[in-house]
Amino acid sequence: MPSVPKTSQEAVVAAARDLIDVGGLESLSVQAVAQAVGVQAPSLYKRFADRAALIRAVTMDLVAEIAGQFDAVATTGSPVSDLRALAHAHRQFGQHSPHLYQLLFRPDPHGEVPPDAFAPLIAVMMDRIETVVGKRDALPAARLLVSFTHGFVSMEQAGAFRLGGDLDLAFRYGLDRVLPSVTTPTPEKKTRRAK
Amino acid sequence: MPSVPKTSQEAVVAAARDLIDVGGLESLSVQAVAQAVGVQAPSLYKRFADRAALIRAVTMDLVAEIAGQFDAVATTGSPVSDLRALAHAHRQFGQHSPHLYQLLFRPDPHGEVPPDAFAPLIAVMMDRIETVVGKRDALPAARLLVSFTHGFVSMEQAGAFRLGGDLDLAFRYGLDRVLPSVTTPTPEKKTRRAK
DNA sequence: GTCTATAGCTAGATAGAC
DNA sequence: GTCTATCTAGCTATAGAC
Repeated sequence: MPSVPKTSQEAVVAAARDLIDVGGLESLSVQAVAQAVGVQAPSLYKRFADRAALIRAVTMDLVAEIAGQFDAVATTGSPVSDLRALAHAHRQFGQHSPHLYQLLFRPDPHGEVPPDAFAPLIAVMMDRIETVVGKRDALPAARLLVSFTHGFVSMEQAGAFRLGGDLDLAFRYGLDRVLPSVTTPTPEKKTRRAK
Repeated sequence: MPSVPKTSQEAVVAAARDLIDVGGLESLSVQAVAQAVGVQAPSLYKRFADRAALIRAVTMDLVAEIAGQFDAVATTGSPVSDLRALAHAHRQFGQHSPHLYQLLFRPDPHGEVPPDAFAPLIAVMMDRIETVVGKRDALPAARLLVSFTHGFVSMEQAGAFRLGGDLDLAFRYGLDRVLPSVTTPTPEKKTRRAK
């Protein structure tokens, strides 16, 4: 009976994740994963239906890990500095693992990843921001903060900041302006008309 | 002499751009471009050194066009509303042509696109923002505004706004907070210490 | 500048033996 | 669950005739 397992689900996912980490999603091939875990490519189809299933598994593994890290980071005592800490952790993740970062923010036209896969990550953010701005404005406020942070990280990765200068400073400059504007309740002109 | 041109540089670039527009960068193959212009693949190597050169040509074509559009849009009379108009044009471009948008913001690890290829686009932005915030804070201010806008567009494309709600509203909410904070000179606590 | 022919590579996925 | 063998398909790029 030569059907002794030479690898495991976890090892396959870890190998797939490493491949993406190093070379990006396009370097994730079933063959490369098989080689990494010491198995022939067709064997992997007994564990994962296809390449998309592999990507799905890596994504969910990653979300769980990042959500845990972010939750731990956002415990400074002050809700506002929790948000600042979240933004910095977000950027550090993007700097440290650009390809894994891109995996999480990639368009998913075929709906390969289940809709609630990101729920743990979203929960961390929404929890903190609701204690700061209240439930009413939480959604747009979170979207402002995360859009800025993701946009900055994405442009940093793309090399889109082409005029030089200090990027750490620019990131703090942005946060120093976004955080207060998010913290402050909705200004009069939007809800009450003409003061 | 059967060496009568069956296509042209411009037609090839246009075909390549259309392919990217429809199917993203990964669907740009030399073969597909050749087929689109009614020629065999090897013929294209007389006009473009390789696939990267094709991408380069599309990128520069696109930058020139977008820079022109943005410059025309940002002529409202008021510099601040010029910035608002730029942000909305930016988002509309992302919504209308997600794949071309991604071409411009994609990481370019091999430096396939020359460093100054984006200069026209950057110039439009920096021109407007300098008249609003002055030369001193122009760089970080522009980075805040563009990071927010790009981040929002990127997340919108990725389907990363997973909690529903009105995205048009969220975008305006963000702009309504980013623009004033960018317009206002540097707050005291950063430059002068302790008021 | 076009073509045919081809080299050389990589990929995803399936069939069927053990 | 593993393997070998195979199918199908795509791709970049070059050589050399016309």
